[in-house]
Amino acid sequence: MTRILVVEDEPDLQRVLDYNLRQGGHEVTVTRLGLEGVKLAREQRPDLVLLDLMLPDVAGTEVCKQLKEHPATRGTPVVMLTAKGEEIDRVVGFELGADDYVVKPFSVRELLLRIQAILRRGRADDEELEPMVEFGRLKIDRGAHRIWVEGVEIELTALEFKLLVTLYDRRNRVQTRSALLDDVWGIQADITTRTVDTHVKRLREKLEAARDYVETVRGVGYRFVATPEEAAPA
Amino acid sequence: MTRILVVEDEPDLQRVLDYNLRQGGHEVTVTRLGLEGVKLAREQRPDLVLLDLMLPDVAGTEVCKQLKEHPATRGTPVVMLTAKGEEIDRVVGFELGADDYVVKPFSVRELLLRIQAILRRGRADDEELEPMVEFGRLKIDRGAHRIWVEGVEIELTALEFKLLVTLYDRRNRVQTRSALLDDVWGIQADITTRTVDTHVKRLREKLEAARDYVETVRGVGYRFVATPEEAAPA
DNA sequence: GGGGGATGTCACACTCTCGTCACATGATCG
DNA sequence: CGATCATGTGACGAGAGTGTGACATCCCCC
Repeated sequence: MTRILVVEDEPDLQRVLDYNLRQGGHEVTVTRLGLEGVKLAREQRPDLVLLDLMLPDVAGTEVCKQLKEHPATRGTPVVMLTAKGEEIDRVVGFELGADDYVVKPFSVRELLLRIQAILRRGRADDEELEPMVEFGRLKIDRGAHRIWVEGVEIELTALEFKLLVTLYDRRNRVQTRSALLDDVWGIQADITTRTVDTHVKRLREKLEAARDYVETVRGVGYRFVATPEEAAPA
Repeated sequence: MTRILVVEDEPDLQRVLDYNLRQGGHEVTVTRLGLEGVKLAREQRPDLVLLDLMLPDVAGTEVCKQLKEHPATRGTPVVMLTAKGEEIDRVVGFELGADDYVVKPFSVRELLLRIQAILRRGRADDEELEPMVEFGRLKIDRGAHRIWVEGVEIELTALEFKLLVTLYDRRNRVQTRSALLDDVWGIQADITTRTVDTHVKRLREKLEAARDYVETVRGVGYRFVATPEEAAPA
């Protein structure tokens, strides 16, 4: 049984999330106020916090910061709900340390799936599986937003990190540029698909020795591949 | 070209949706009755169903449930249209399995964005159903866009891959050149049917040991056969 | 207010793909 | 056995798809 705290002021969304998370076997607490959220989080120690960026009383960023500052709630994963154009970079970046974010408008079903994924990771944490993913010469710490290539830490921007993780999560499957735009930039980003190319290029530059993990599939999109040089058939 | 089934009884909304979806390049079928919608969905296999929660004959939730129960329509994404205060909670998420919902009154632009996003993702889900196909000496990974012949990976262009998969999906049935043009190249084929020959040739070249899977049926077209060696002459 | 990093966009070069043609080969039928 | 049509093959040029560097803009931090 996992406990989830939802900090969200839209009644419709409140109901949908509440109902479905309960249906999924979680214990749910809902509040519409940020400060109340911080207080509840400290008292109840939920396993995950769903946090709207835009709240009636205080900014979601502030809530997130307070959660990450207080020892009781520091380890709790936070998923932010953001509108387009809001300060996504700060949210996911090192400053606030949210574990994931979803850009509004989003598919509710997708959000629920994502929450489950994060909770799975969390549980794995308790055992001995990895919140830290190691993959050949690449190591990813999703929580801390850090990566290493052959043991050397590489600094990525928030976008680059999100792009890498998105590719990694669907590894061995081609991702079209539009699919990447949806997942990384959000569904209502009116952005050229060429932008993806540019960021892939920047990502590869920084990955250096691990650049071959990101493969181009001409005419289709990009693919994160398990074994760059040696195409190992199962 | 994607097909969208609209189940909606308000004439005004019908018109707006029909117009805008067509404008967005979709093929649209409209019905005002839920049961009719279920029937149409099974017959036409649309790529997405837009479903009003409040219908004259049966509840939208019931329609949704039936769609998700029947194997022919289980994989089809459903977007629910609801009024504020209607039982949104049960609709989305995992109980009824609708992929997303929109609350009336909604912005058409937002609805279109959601539909596009779901369609992009929906295709990916289809691939997930059977990601890896093994067939004699041939192995196809649709999700990754990769194939192996006797364990060795073969690089195909996007077109060649699509041609192979199309032939495979209709295996043991002859495909005329124009049928292949429609399925692989798209409806707007101002292309010589001879082009098919050339690409079949290129495909065979790359398939090497597996080249005999693609059979020529003289005077008709091509066929992907199960058992290359025993091509029984009539 | 200035500096610097992050991000989106554009233009250009280059590679590869793909459609088409011309010709070779092979099959079918009288 | 030859005529004729269907298919296989190779070559070529146009065009699309992609990588790359440069630039403008925005925002944060000092």
